[in-house]
Amino acid sequence: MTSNEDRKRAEEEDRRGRIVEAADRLYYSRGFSSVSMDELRDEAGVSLRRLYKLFPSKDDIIIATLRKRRRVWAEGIAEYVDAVRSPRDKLLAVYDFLAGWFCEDDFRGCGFVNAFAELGAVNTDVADLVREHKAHFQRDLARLVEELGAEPSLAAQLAILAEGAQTTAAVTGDPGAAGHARAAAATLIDAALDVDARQAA
Amino acid sequence: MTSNEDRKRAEEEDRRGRIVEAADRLYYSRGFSSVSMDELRDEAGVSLRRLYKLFPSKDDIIIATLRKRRRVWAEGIAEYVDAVRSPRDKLLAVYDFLAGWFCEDDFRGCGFVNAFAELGAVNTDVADLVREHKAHFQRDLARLVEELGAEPSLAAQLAILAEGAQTTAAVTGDPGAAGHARAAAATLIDAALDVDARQAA
DNA sequence: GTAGATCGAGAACGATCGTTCTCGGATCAG
DNA sequence: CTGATCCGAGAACGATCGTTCTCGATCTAC
Repeated sequence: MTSNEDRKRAEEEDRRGRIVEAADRLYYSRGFSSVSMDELRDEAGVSLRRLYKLFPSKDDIIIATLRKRRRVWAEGIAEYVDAVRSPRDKLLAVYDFLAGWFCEDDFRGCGFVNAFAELGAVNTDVADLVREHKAHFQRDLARLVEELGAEPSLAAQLAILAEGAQTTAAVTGDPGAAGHARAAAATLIDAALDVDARQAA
Repeated sequence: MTSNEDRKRAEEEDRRGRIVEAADRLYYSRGFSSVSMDELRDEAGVSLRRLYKLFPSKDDIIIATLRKRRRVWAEGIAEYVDAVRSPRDKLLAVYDFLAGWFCEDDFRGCGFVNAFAELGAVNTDVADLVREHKAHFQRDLARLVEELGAEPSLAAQLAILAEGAQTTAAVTGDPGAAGHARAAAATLIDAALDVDARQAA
């Protein structure tokens, strides 16, 4: 009996996952308000009834897609950052991750920034989630910058580069923005270390 | 008779301007799809009938607001860039302009990026206009970088900084992003000039 | 002054949206 | 097998949207 309930729970979780994936595909590629629930139902291959049983409202699905996207971002970044040793390489790995992402054919900028632009002013939950995500990213950079032994403002500069690369790549369609951001980051890192060394002397 | 027609033409242009200003206020602060034509009518203080006589559709108003915003951006940038002499100062003036903008209480990021995020995938005219605007900005930077005598890739890096500063300031609400971007820009400019000087030697 | 154009206010229209409800069939427990 | 429960397909609902139309008032030209 319990195993039966477990199976149901797993099935439900599986379907939730498929719905969120379908929703993210549609929302990310076309925006939130231009995708109807009917369209999401078709893409996810579930009935409207089940859709609303698993997610009480469209806003809940939107939040779920952003949460999923947050996990995917964290894993993607970690894959690149954990692959190298030095704090400097780890910081630069961020832009290597971006370079790979920008080359995907469905790339359309930062999903969080897009969500913030479209819904941030009218949906507090979305705005908060986006703010949290960006703050988390900046904290990650700040930690690496601290390990590197550079001033904290370097982290803010590197975050701005990553942010600008995403927007630039999205609008111009040129994945090369990642390379430019990486080169700029390397210059800034080295300059920050030079300054620190000079101040120590 | 002709003067009468001129007066009418001027009145019409005046009203078009007020409508675009009202629309830009609403669209920029809350997004495009969440502002109805009824709301715009109230904000602009005109009748729905006149609204549709002056602009055949909501999409036309959206495009008009973006065109207006493009002019305002160009004038704002020029005000800062033209005030200083050297190419280096002119490049840095861009971030001073951003710093002032970020401090306005209604600042909510780059209106073009927001438009691209919300409508770019479903409205070709919007996407094209945003792309054009960003390309124009990058050309302006490239011209200054050339005057400076640095490699062209510096312009791409500076554009990414400006882009990232806007997004970061919008999401975090911290106007300090402009200062960080400016400091990074100064470092990148000086590094580029050092490299060029070293290569020339 | 008056016919005709023009206008504002807002009702009306048709489409679309998010959400709920209906109903006939499948599923499951006992 | 049987009664109850759950489900999918899609109709239905109420709200909202972009857009057009109505109608009575106002203005204009002569």
